[in-house]
Amino acid sequence: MASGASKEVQRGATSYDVARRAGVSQSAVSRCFKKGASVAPRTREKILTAARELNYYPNAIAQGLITRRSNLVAVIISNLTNLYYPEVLAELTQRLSTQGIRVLLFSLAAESDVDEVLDQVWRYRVDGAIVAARLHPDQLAAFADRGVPVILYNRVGEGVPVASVCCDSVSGEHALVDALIEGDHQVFGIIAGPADSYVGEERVEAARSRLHQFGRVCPIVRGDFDYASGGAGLRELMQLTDRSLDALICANDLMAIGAIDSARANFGIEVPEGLSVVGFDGVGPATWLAYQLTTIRQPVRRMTEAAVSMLIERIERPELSPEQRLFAGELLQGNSARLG
Amino acid sequence: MASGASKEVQRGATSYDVARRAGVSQSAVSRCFKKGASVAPRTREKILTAARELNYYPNAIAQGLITRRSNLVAVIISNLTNLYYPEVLAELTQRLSTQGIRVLLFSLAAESDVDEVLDQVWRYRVDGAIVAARLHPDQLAAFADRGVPVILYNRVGEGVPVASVCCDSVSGEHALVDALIEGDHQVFGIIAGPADSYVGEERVEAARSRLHQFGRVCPIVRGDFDYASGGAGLRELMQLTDRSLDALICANDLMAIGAIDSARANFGIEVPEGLSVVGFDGVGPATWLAYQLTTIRQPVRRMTEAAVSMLIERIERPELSPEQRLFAGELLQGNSARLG
DNA sequence: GGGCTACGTGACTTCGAATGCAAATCTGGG
DNA sequence: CCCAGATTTGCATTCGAAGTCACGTAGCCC
Repeated sequence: MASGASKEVQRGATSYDVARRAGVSQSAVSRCFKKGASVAPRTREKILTAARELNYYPNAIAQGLITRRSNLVAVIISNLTNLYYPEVLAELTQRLSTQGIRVLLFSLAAESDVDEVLDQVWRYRVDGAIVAARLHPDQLAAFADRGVPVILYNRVGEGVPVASVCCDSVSGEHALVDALIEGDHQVFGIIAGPADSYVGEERVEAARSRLHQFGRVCPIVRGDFDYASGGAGLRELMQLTDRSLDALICANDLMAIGAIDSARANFGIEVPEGLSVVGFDGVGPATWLAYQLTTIRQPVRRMTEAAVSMLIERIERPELSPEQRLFAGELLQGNSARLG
Repeated sequence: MASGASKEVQRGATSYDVARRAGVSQSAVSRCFKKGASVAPRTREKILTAARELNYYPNAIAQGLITRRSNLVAVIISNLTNLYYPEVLAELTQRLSTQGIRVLLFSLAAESDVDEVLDQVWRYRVDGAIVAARLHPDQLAAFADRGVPVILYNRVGEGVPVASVCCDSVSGEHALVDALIEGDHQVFGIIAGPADSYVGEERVEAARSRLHQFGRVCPIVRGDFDYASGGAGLRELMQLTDRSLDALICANDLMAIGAIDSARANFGIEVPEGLSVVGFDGVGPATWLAYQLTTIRQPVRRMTEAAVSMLIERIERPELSPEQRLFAGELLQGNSARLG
């Protein structure tokens, strides 16, 4: 049994306990744990010793109540199983943690859960939020009304101006389309994301319009950002193009991978010899030997860093304008698309 | 400008604000938001109306302070980028959320960060913790000392008895080895995980001893649970076995996938014709057409459900014994191993 | 109508730390 | 040795909701 001074340890020592043991007032203890406070070295020593002996840790809940700063940030992510978001989430928590901020995680099973999640967000008086989920303008407005700064991740406020961090879909898709055009491809096809995905629509529109500039029109089918959608989309496009498809643009890597696998296994088509496939995101599997995807890698580190610093700025100065930061992705020249 | 009654909305209305507006006492408001409290229907109506008008949400921080229940659970995960954990994390947050509990997420960049993380865990007075990271016995003891229930995920307390939820490595590896033996394989090899991984060591030991029962001994090389380790491990084993390796057991799916890709791309070996490969976990990519891995799928839903319910039980009755629950994985008969 | 129960309600205290302000202590100079 | 000025320190209050207790009121029965 490692439990020592039972009661106090069990319930968690308070600043009063420490104060009593060190023979000082509670205020002194409080000051001792605050950065720029004035405490005599001798006193500080006594207090820190007592605190250590009692295993004292300031109660963040009580601190939050009195200071009106919870040091909590809500991170709201709709589809954690997306392959792309775990990396983002890990980066975010670690970066926030070095800034003394904790993450209250909310993962949405369905769109409809948003309101329940927001209910909890308000209750916990979070200092800010980072959102990678679709929010209704009213919901965004609620953040503004309450003075809770928000940073949108890879999406922008629809109608409402909200600070955001995004990877540039337009330049990314342009680079991909240009590479495919250079590679002298003839029949293009696009697998889009779900209609309610902001980046999905943006990427597809960027690709479509760029192709249009080159005088190409091409069929677009809808997928769901998942592996199966890649194969299904490919099948559809093969029908629509009489099997003449030779360049496939997917709204994300996972569908691109699904399409490649399906091309090989179900259609007996070699990639990139018989079909070029490009994706978007730069997830881990994109670089696997089986795929070596040509894609746009999102600069996750720079993006998360920006999200965190923008959020912290706005927590400190809520009047800051809703800046939108756009990051260029990096063209990953893989081996899933023929070159020019 | 959607912001209405500025000040109160901006700072967040309190129960006093609601009380004043409804013409009742603060106690009444408090009761009104508590489940089994006695409030006259007429009063309740008045209060709820006032609350709605003021956009009142009870301050969870203040509630936490007075009730000594934060309704927060710490989830500590070491390597979120593991492919396997995001699914676990999503399940956990959603399940906890339906129980009225919020997740305080901690993601470790390095082992050494554990103490800093625990510091924060103590400060926030979490009601419990779910841990998928390596903790020192002392650190586990700290939880016990503070009366904070912990559930370990896919690991057990080293020396200390701690409640845990695990996927049975032994039966899983036995099933895999048995399948390989049936398939009449001759030269086995194992790619282990990092030495500090509990499940890694357990799986490898289970496989090794089962092979031993069949009179087989085989080389074991160490990997890092990542994609690159699969290829590297395969290369090593090929040398060690004079290229006669025909059955490869990997401590997780990701290494198995890496090994398959490497076998095909670097050694020109077909899988499963020239080499059988098995993994463990049942992550998403395991079922991709390129791999169709023969592996053990962990019953994530049942495991997370158990973790959550065990944790909640222990939050309510801390005296409960440190039960260890073991779940059998399901053999996923893929196409990466020759059958008998 | 008196007395009883039962429910509803409000005053007050509590949780644990932060902080404005006043008191106490220390410092050094004269 | 005393006093001005600078540090330290403690007292008292505050944050927002929960819960105890005691009082008020309505309903009911005899």
